[in-house]
Amino acid sequence: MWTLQTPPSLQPPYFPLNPVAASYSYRSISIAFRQHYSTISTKPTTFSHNYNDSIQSFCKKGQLKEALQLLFHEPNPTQRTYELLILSCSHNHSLSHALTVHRKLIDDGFEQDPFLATKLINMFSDLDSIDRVRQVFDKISNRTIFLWNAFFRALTLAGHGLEVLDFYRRMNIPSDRFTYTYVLKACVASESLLPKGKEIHGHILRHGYECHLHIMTTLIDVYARFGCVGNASRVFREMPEKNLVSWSAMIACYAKNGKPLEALEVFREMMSYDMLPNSVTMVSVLQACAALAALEQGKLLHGYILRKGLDSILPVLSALVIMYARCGALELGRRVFDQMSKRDVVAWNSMISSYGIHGFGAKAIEIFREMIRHGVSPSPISFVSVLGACSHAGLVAEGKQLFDSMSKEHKIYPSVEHYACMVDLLGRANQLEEAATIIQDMRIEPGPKVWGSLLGSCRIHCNVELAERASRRLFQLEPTNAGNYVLLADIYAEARMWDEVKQVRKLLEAKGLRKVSGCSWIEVKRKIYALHSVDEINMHIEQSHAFLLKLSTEMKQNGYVPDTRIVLYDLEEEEKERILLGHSEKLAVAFGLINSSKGETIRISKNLRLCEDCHSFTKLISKYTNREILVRDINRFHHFRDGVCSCGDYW
DNA sequence: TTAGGGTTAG
Repeated sequence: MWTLQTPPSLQPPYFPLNPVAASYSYRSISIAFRQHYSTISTKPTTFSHNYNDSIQSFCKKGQLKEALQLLFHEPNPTQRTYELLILSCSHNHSLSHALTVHRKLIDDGFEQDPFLATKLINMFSDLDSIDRVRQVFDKISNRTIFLWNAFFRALTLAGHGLEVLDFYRRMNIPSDRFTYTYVLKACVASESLLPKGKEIHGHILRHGYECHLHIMTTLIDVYARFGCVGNASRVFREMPEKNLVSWSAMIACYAKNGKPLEALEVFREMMSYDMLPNSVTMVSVLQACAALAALEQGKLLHGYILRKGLDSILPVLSALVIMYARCGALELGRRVFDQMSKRDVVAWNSMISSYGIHGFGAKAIEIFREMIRHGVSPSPISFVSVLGACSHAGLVAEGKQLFDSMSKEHKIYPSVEHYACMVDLLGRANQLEEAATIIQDMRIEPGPKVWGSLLGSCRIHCNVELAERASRRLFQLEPTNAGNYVLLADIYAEARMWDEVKQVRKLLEAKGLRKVSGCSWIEVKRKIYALHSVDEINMHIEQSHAFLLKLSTEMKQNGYVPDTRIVLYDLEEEEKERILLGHSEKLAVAFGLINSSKGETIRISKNLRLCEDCHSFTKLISKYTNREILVRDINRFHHFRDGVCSCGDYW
């Protein structure tokens, strides 16, 4: 045992915690300690005082400042003491304290300790200080697998996935099962890394980890993020073992990649194995219901959420708000929102965007302002939501004012998404030149979203010249996005420029691209049906098609004039009309009318934007059949009642 | 010592 005497010149509390000021002082203190202890006897005595225990105890109680003060009175801090100090710095989220601990740890000769270096890497990663993570890693000569894994985790979290892959290639010790989860996640850093992800998938199989649940779940997630639903599904199906997390990952994969029906199918399958969903599963399943406008399914899920007590979990509640709003039951979504005991920015954003897609721009702005009054700071997504709401409602002046306030009042600097909203807002309102000027004056590189918004507006207002300008840029930026070519062809077709339409179609074919086919979903008696524009096999479609032909004839007698301008082929009028009648949303309307009782509201969801002909057709149908018809397209809601649409023909 | 799935927009 040591006899410990506090040096007389260093009575606590003394230690400055400012890292810059501290760097000199601590070194002096260290020297003072060494000099002091060189003079005292090493002979054990009966009296002892262990500061290590006290420091550790302070750390465990979260009293970091007190722990640090004692640290400078302890001549031999142990590895455990430093471990707890490092953890405590992470919990306190204090970079200045972290730097103090790091310096003292070096002074005490622990710089080469791989265990503490691993902890330091985790700490600096938690404190978003990636440069210090690199510093710690560089210093260590004996790099353990723990150290490598912590380093990979930190780099991936900081968005430096490419660097992870580079280090992974140069790693001089064997990977373990943890390494693969980090390295796989690193591949998500860039779209171009899919081949790398597949290569690592190969390494995993070669090392016999094909049955490892954590790694396989990460693989499902990584393939999902690349949009490779087939690969994700194969990994999932070929696994001998599944648990709630892997089932949930597969459901989320489908829900996120435009396959909501498949998401519900996997959910049903999961339930058939008596695997009970948790809040994470529920969020994905609610998203799938929202995508399908499957209100009855959604209500069943809400019942389950209440029974299982999942109704205090914020993400679940936000997902419920969105689900109801996207199923056309905005008021039910509002009720969930009103009953929330606390609301984070995501909950507020959910309500803002819900009003937005229903065309209630002023209401969306009101909720946005209420959020600020409640002391919740808007996020970048709040602005995307509220600007989008302005756009749908044609609130140009309000949108401009909000866009202005972003940087001035909220210190949020516009990203491409915000510029895309502004271009959309102005473009829809036929202020195309001003929209083009916004792009010209942008301080950041206008990405495909911005040019896409301009092209979309050119489509609404049939501006060929500007459309050609926007599409030239878009074809460079997104050479494989078929939607852009189709939009330009639409514009040419409307302008009766058939040679140009042919050229664009040839370009599309030469690139081997295919137009995304239209698909509408409708729920009938809690069962969801998908109707595709080109589906000729499905019996439901045939029945609906026959009914549609009959309806169309009757509608023509009541003033319906098919809008054949949007057909991309130079055909006879009759042929064009036939093509128009094959649109998935018309088939879904007919299917809904056949399979529901009088007075029942028809709810349809569509994967693309509603076309002009379907819009005017559905308006007339709602009057002719005296039905309310809700159609949600990729952008917003259309509430058809008595021959009028809630969008006011502005979409 | 370390790891897997979920919220809002476009």
